[in-house]
Amino acid sequence: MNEVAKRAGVSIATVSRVLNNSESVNEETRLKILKAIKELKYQPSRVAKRLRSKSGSSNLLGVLVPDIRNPFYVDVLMGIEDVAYRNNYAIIMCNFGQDEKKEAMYLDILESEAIDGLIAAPATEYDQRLKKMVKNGLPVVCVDRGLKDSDVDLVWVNNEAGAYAAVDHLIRKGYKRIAHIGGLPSIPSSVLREKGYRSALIDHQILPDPGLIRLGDSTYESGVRLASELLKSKTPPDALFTGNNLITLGALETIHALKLKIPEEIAIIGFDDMSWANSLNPALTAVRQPAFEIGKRAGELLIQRISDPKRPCIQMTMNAELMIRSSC
Amino acid sequence: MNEVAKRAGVSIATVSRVLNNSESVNEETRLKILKAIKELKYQPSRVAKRLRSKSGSSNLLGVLVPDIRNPFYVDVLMGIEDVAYRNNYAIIMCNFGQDEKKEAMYLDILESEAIDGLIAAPATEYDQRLKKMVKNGLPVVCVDRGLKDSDVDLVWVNNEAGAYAAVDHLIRKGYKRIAHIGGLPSIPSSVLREKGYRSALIDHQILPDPGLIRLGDSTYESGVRLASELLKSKTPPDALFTGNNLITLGALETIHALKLKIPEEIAIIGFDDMSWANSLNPALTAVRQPAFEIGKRAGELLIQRISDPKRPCIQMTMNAELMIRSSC
DNA sequence: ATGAAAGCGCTAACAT
DNA sequence: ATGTTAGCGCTTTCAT
Repeated sequence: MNEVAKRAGVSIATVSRVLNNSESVNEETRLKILKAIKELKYQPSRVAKRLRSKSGSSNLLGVLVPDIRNPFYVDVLMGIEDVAYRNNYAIIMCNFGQDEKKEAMYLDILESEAIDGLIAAPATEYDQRLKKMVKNGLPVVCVDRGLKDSDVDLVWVNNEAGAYAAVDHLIRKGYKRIAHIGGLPSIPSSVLREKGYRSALIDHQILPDPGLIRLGDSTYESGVRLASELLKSKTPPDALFTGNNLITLGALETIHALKLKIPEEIAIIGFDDMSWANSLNPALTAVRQPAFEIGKRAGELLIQRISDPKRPCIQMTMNAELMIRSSC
Repeated sequence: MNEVAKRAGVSIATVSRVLNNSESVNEETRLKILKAIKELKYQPSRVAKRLRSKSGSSNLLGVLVPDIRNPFYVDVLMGIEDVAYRNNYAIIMCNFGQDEKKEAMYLDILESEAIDGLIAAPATEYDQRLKKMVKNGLPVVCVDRGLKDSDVDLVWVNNEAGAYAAVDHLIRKGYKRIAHIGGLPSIPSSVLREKGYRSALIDHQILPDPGLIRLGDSTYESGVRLASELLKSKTPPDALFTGNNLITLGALETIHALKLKIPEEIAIIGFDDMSWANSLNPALTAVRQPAFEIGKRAGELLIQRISDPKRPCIQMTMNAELMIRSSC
């Protein structure tokens, strides 16, 4: 920057001004400076800028997700990245593997990096560390999972309605013994989805059978294991409603290993669609969250909030759509 | 930091010293400072540190990947993240979607962020922008794809041998008309995999049939489309060797849409395994790249290189293992 | 319209 | 063993 100033015969202050195309700068000197910048291939240091101007212009965002292996989150990430890139924001990726300790450490790092804002799917609704950061003024928008009693935007889907639609569909198709493999109860969406499952049953005068409900830890392995328990029992279900992407895939592994026919011997609907649902055999019926859109909206909300920190909080609930294909 | 110094009754220099646990600091004052840090919940600014000490200790890494939707890259990313996290490095994620312009802009950002090092799967082997950064002294390790005439470490698999093994297996199983759906010829691994495919055919006295080789753009859609062209032709193949994860999934969609039986009517082996290969029906036979391991090794090499910039370059070629399951 | 200078939070000589 | 101080590259008053 010094060199640019020298070459253009001005002070660094003026260079800074044209860089932030702010205030009044003589068109002539502006051109001179621009030329010098080109010639020297000068690139401003985002680090120095960040250090200087405490907030709102450091062009750095944090993204905190529980499991990047879950295709849902990679699509959300893609949505975020799309708007971040367009707005010249870089992204620090924090994958905490649903480990609260790791999450806390990442939050420390993010704070220490002086990010402008954060998009997070927190481990729980009661995340103290995160709530404190919000209170301290960090712009945060949550995706997929909210943050109780905190001033944050939230973009998610109607989990309960989505689950309800899936189970309702199963019932109307004539399935009687519909099992549910859920995720960690500490994750809000797990609870909501189970609730939708129960409501649908009850609305059809079916008493939820505790033996048909298994809660795991939201992983692929839990899907494999719990589906196996369910399907090998004396009174196995005739349909499965699985609580997320990874669980669905795990359950599918078990179903195929047991050589069960879908949907004749066992129907299955998963929460979370996958872009390659048609590559499964049979094509998977699933509750689709508009993941890319969720990420995109979250990104937009965050950028808004950064420039206007006191705008009231918004909760965007998107529709979870049942994509009926062949697995039920 | 100022406050910590005040509270502990020392100068900020001493605080800095215990923070970097360097040099000789009186144990007594050390304890005092540590106590003050605890009490004030002081967290050092990584930004200021980065600004100050030009290189090697900013604790920031860049990761540049072509397509985060490809499960292979997310596993690589997990491997990188694993070692980065352990070493207190944050990661700036750059997903360039095989778009060279976007890649160049991300490289600009990374440079401007003063990263300590970069792990990249560059768009092409001839990436000028990246080569310049290497020349300028940025520690870089490449994954999956190399960088011609440049001083970088490289971690990848033996693509040609992996492809060869897959096609060889197909031939031994008795398949006669083995088609190949490849990826972008500008990507080195695409070329290498096609080469392996051809070698295997030739070694078995089969003349590669140009009509059975289709090159796309490495996407899911290309898999759908090219598989459709191949399978609907007058003289369709009896086996498919697909060039990457996404292509495989796309081809699978077409196969199922056409209600072709695997492997009786059409066998398929994909390059790139997936953690849920068993969830496909039938379970997919695939050439497995140890993706997590690749990421981990790359991360380790990068950290080494950061602390010792002149250590000679290493090329780590891992084995691509044929995972025989039921699709051929 | 432009320049001078202070300072963001830290590290690394150099002094003591 | 510890303190003083000069920057790192930028933004932003305050002068001019």
